[in-house]
Amino acid sequence: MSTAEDIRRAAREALGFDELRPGQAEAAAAVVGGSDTLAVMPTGSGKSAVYQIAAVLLDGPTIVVSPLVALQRDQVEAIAAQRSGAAALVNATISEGRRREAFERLASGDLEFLFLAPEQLAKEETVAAVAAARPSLFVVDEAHLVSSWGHDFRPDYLRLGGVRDALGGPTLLALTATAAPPVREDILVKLGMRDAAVLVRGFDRPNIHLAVEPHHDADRKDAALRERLAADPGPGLVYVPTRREAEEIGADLRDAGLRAAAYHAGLPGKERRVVQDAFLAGELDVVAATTAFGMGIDKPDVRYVHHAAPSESLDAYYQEIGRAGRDGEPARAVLFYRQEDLGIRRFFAAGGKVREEDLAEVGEAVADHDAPVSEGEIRAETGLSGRKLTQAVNALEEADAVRRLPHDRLEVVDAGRVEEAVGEAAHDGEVAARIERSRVEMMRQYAETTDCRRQFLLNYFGEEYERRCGNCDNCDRGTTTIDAEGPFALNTRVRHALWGEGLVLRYEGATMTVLFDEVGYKSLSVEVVESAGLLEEVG
DNA sequence: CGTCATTACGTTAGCGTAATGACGGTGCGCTAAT
Repeated sequence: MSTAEDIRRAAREALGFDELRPGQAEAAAAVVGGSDTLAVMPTGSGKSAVYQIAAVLLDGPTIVVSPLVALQRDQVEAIAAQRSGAAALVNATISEGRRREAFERLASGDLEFLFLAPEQLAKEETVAAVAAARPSLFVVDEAHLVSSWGHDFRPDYLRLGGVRDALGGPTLLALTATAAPPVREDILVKLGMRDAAVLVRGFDRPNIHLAVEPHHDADRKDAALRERLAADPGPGLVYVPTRREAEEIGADLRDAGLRAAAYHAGLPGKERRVVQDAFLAGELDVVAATTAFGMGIDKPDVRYVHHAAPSESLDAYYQEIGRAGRDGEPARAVLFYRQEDLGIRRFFAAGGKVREEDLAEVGEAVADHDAPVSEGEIRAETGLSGRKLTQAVNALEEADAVRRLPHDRLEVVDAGRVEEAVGEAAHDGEVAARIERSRVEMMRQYAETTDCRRQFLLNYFGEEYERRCGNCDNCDRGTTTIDAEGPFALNTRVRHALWGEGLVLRYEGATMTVLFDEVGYKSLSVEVVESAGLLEEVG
């Protein structure tokens, strides 16, 4: 019997789906065929169906790594409503007894799905308990977080590739709703995915009207934003860069008579739940939120997602505005833009950067010990702050200079090449910081382009889209151009003498955008590229 | 990198401007007190 037929039947019988959406069947088929798979599909397109179908067709349980405990609960409940198998979750709030019970059920084959946060899999005994059940499928949900959170915020994301090996090498399925080419590459590398099938489906959200409102004066921008929010019938979201601004806008809109609330990670857990539930229930017109709000929010009738300031990248921006108009009805996304607001993004983009002397100091301090040494001791010896030390250790670990052992102990991988590895770690950090900065730069270009914004976004994600969308402010104004062409086809790999290899993403007027592996996004003059032969195609 | 609050200064009494420094986002798991 063919896999395609198996997949259709599994979808019908286990999930009750008559039809699969684009990409679901292909991704499931790749996984069932034993191929590591990266599936990039918009939220609401049924990403979880991919692993549920595959789980039915594969012997052995499915382990799902999911970033938020609240999200795990929703996922387990959703599965309970279907017939694809029993599901459980293990996290810090689960008692020892129930935890043991979950692993016993997993080992006995009674459990098809186990949901965990990456931190759980940092513990050896947990990995051993999971490995004993011989899982057939290892799923990393919200996989772009490997790239954006792994460096210093939640470093356990970076160890998931090793965890997969420790679990006996089950097939790895990475899922995300947004990922520009460098993020995809980062996911594949960091998770150690080999010969992976990469499926990208359905990025365009044609019903969302895209617009940017440029401002010079901060007070005027604030006033314009508030006017807009007061006049725009919701429900809607407005993303703000700081907790303080979330509170201020929330309060101002309440004063203006709206049902408005603020949401950020500094609020008590109970209040966060109340706001989220009220928004989902349609009891709020607008929520003013930091990036803390949104993951797992699947409300179909959000009519707008506005931004008080640019996001850290177009990946983040697109993810956020993608929460509008899931029902397919018209929705709006307005970015209230001041150049100065990019400052905080540049600050955060440079945030993970570690100084080379700190790397060297930590590397040498660990190497000076003959036996594994605790992080606390290294902290005392180097005098570095906890955060700086963690960042340095993570960077050294990524460069394979230092190894983390159980019980929070460190040792050098190869005492003879500590210096070399420190150099590598510093170089890796510089490359990462350069690319981060260039991602902020792309956010700026999106905000300042006079060309079709949808084309800009889709090109950024590596999709060819050579027409005017007719549903953005620039198309409305008629400033968009069409048929921008240049010497290389889109998505051609090219080489630059100084910047190395890269990918041709876009032509706009007289300039072209190339994404270089080591220096990030760069804009070049098409004329100069052509006359000076700056780029050559890579065979 | 930009904003905001605080402090310092200079000129001449209550106040304006300039310099300085702190701060800014995302969550897991764990522990202790209730």
